[in-house]
Amino acid sequence: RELLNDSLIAKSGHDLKRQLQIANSQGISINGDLEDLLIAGYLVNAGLGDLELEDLSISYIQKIIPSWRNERGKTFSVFNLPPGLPDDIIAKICGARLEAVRQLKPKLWELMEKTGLNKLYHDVEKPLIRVLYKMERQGIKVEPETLREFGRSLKNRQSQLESDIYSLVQEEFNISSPKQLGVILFEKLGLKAPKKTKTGYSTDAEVLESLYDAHPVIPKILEYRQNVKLQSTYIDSLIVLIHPRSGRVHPTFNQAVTTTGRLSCTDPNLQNIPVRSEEGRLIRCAFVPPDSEQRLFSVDYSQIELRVMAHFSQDQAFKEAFLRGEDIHKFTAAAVFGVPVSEVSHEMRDRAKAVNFGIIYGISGFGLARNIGVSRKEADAFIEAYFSKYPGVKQYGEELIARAKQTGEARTLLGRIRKLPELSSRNFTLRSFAERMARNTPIQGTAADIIKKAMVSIDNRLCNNPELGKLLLQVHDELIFEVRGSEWPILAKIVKQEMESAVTLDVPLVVDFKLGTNWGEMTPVQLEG
DNA sequence: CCTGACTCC
DNA sequence: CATGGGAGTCAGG
Repeated sequence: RELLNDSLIAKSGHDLKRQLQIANSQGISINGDLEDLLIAGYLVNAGLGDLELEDLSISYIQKIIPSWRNERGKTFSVFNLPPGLPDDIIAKICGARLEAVRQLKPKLWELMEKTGLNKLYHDVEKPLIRVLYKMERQGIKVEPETLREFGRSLKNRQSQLESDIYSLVQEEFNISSPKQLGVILFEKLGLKAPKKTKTGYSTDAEVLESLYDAHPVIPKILEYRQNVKLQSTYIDSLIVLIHPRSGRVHPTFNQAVTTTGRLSCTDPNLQNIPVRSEEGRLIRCAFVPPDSEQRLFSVDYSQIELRVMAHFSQDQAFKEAFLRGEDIHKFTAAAVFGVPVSEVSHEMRDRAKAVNFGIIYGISGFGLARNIGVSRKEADAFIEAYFSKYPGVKQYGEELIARAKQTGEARTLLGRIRKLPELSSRNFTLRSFAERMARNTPIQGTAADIIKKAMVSIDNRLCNNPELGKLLLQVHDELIFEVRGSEWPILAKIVKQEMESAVTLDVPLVVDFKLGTNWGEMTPVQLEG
């Protein structure tokens, strides 16, 4: 315990955030530098897939760590070994793991050094481990009764929809089975199947929306599906995850999953709680601050990915739009459609927005056409007009791919690496995927770098003064805090300062604030002056 | 255990 | 020739 507490002694291990949680549950705090092989392995090769100690050991020191397996050959996690396992076996497994840590550490640190990842590790990922640990331990309060009540109304609607659907198709079947639904729609009712999957007819939302008016059962099926999803994922499962003592859900933020450097979130995934649909948004209303004095406070980066693209591409027009504080989608629409900004219609803006996002993802005319519901030819024309207005963006995309082909990897602003060996594949599809990743990863990944760096700085500002507010969640371009309602402007100033100056780009970084008594009803707020 | 469906940025 | 990036969870099969 003394050693673990000693802040002058660095701690090496694998998945140290987990170790912090386990130690904390035993009333032990672990201080000192964290040298985490999981994070190092992730930075060295994020695309590797499994980064368990066993996997790193095979890849980097060519050693197999002994493990205990069940009858079917499945390995037990060391954190969940079967009860009654003899001590000498446990000792053998743990000893081998410790030895693997000892040998892996210099290997991985050397690889980080060689590939220029040291700074990213030390300045961002390492301090972020403790930030995420605190967020997980803090959790966010959820009102189970709000969820249950919404669940009851969903259940009623559900039975209504079921009987409507059965009577419309004159048959009872499992609406949740895409296989059975396909047979009903495309054989019994004789609707024309617009596309197929590997295993049969596709019945996804895109297909059903294209058939919206073709039969009165279609809208009911769409609503049924939305209902089932809300009920199973966002009501039933969420209630189970409320901790009985804290009244909160305590998600796990995974720092070593995504290929681009983003975080991911599980148990529950609070990065995909519904927000777009009115019904779905009701789920958010169950997420609340701990008492009536406090509020939830959200701060999100405005258009961070497009700003990153403006910076990297150095496109004059694109940069100017942000420097002048324009609405970027409106500005793009005006440029592409050749009208003044004041005459841009909603539809023009929506289409320009789709092109802006499409560009980030490595768009094709085909994909854009499908997305905004125009012909392939029209979509091609949009893209051409876009590139003629933003020639720097076009050139940047081409340069990115050329550069990535030379090095076999894509890099972000802070030097995060994604290996892309498929860039030299002779298979067109594989190569095209890699090319889109080469375009997208520097943008998505740089945005991830920026918010991670901001989280670390914010934590530094708040840690000596926890009454200012508590960071609860990160949703890719957004941070959510608990704050004493009357004091949100103090928190806002700190968070704004740290988020907007996390890095310096050639265009400004801008954040927006929202405040509310629950996560579903947040109102935009601004600092005075 | 995989697939296809839905949810998010 | 196939066709926008990154995730997680669920039910069905």
